[in-house]
Amino acid sequence: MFDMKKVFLKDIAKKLNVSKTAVSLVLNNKGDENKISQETQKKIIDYAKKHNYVPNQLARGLSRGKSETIGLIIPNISDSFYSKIAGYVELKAKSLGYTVLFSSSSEDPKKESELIRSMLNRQVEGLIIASTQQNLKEIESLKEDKFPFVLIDRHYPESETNYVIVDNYNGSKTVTEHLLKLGRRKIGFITLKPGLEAIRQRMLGYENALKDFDIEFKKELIKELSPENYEDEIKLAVSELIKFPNSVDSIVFSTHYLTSVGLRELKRFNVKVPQEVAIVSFDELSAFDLVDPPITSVIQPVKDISNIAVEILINEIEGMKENIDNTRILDSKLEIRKSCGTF
Amino acid sequence: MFDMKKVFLKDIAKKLNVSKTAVSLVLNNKGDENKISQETQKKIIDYAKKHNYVPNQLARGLSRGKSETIGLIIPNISDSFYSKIAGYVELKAKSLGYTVLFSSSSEDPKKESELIRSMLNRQVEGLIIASTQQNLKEIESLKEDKFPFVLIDRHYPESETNYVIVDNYNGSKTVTEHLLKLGRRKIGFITLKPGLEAIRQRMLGYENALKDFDIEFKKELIKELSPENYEDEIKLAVSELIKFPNSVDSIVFSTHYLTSVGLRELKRFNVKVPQEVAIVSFDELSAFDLVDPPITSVIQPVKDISNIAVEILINEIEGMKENIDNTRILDSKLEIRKSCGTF
DNA sequence: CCACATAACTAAACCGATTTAGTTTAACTT
DNA sequence: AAGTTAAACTAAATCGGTTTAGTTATGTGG
Repeated sequence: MFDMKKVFLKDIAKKLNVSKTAVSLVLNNKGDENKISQETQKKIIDYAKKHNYVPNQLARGLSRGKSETIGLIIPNISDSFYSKIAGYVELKAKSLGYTVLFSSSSEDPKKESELIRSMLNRQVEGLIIASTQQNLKEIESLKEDKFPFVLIDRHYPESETNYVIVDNYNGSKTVTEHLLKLGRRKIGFITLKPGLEAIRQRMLGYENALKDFDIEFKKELIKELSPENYEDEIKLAVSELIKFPNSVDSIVFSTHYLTSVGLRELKRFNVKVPQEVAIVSFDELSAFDLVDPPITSVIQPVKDISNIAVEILINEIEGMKENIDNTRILDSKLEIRKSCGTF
Repeated sequence: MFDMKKVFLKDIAKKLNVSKTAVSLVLNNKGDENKISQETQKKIIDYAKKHNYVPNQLARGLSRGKSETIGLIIPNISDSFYSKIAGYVELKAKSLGYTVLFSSSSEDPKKESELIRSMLNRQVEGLIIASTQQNLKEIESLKEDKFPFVLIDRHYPESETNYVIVDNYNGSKTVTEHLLKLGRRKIGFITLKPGLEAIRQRMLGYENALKDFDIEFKKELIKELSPENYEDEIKLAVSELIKFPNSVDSIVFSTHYLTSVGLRELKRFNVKVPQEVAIVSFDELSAFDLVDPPITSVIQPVKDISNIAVEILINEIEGMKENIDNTRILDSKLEIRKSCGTF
């Protein structure tokens, strides 16, 4: 049970007949270096413990200009990919003594820019951002101010910043090649409208895999959906791909939730997966191995992305103690399951 | 583009030759009631906008004793159920002018109690807690202090508090009855060790459904797994249930992630679902309709839980303007799919 | 025995807002 | 012309800590 009646520094000082300074120093482990006697230190520590003193973070933050808090801005906390990131970031940050403030931008650049402001205002000491990639100015502004931040998942290729991303190009190329090796030749690609560099890279990987196999790249086989309305648009996209003249024998989905709705559509059209149309997915959902059929996926190292991002960030916040490589492109892993037509 | 060079109240006051008071009042929309002339108000507002002034929330929070922030404590942000809750809570809170501070307790009561303290210390104005249910003292303490909070998903039946939960008993009873109506008679129940009231209610629903059908309740058909080690324990649990002398013809899983791993095990044993063993799940994962077979699930109204919790909380924070019913038990929805052996 | 160092403290400024309790000036009564 | 009132402001305290620049008392060396 803890005592909710708040005890303040002042109260401790008064009760023990010492100064606020002494109390503050001791409770911040600066007693020794400031030559506070062991006796006094013990007195203070004991009293604080007994009365369950915990400093007011607002006051501390205000006076220190610090907050021991980092901000995490992601497009959507309900997306399992980002919620996993959030979980790992929180864990790692906590282990290093930082609290995490999350917020979702809902893929809206304006909201994202507001969030950045709002977080700065709450005195976060650094930011991890999975950006909408339409806020270059804000990012540049952060850079100019030497404010610590790390981009994850999505970065601005035109700007030199810290980032931790996955090798989208090779992930996509590899999975497309896998389909090609299995004999598929008419490969569709369903993706979000490529505002995002990551998506662009995935498209490029797909295209170059085709090129390497001397297969003509056909624009009609690429379907770009808008993020706001993909659940509707997927219907048309899938139906166009499976019908003449396209009649694809396989589809690459550029992200997990497109795979879900896409597979749902294929089933509705009674398309046999993978016999008639093989499918593969970039990213996965936790049940993709149970789905009918289990879905071949390019899996991102979510935990590594999170841990490395936090490490880079806090290293920078705390003044570059170690010389960490601050731009990282991690490998993804191809998990082969039945949806691409093999065992 | 926004100006990162920070502008403070002081700066505005100095530049415009007015007092900090005037600036503060005007920017907080208290200019009129404090008879600041329209002229001066305009001057201040224009300057603030132009220089992109945003108040330091720490300072504001400190001086007001408020923070316009609420805390959300959940067991695990990576769990899709809770990440959805987090998403909706954030949305709703934002629409009412509040920021949300999340944190995960990892199902650890000690961590949870620390989080409560830490959040109070960050001056959150209220809490939404999906509790480990082993912190009754803290909860009572919050109550005593009249600190606003709402329990969600899990509540303390022995303590009178605000809460928003789902009718676990009836949800579970309904889904079990559904199996019984389809002719299943040996129904296994795989669950977490019932430290949680919600889980206990689900168990009770299962038991009473059996009773209503005059079926003997057998302890051997209930498998309780520990939260830390369920991925291993599920193997033994499933194998014991499907073998003689149990040989169940169906299994109720008390929560979504048990369903995932359970189904995986059943598949590994080459058990035909639903022909040999039908399964149903409490809660669902987003791909449960794509799984082989699609899984019959009791679906919780996540959005309602979140919205109502935020409403109750903020209503209380802002002084009980409306007289809202502050203990709510919501209905779940039975989504029938193929895993229970019907169409 | 005086100068100086050191140990053990503390007063007060400060962080950036909010807010209470005024003050000043002009206008209006009577 | 004195008294009252209202409009338009502001000085200073306050929130709860941190930190700088001291002070005081004791001990040591020459």
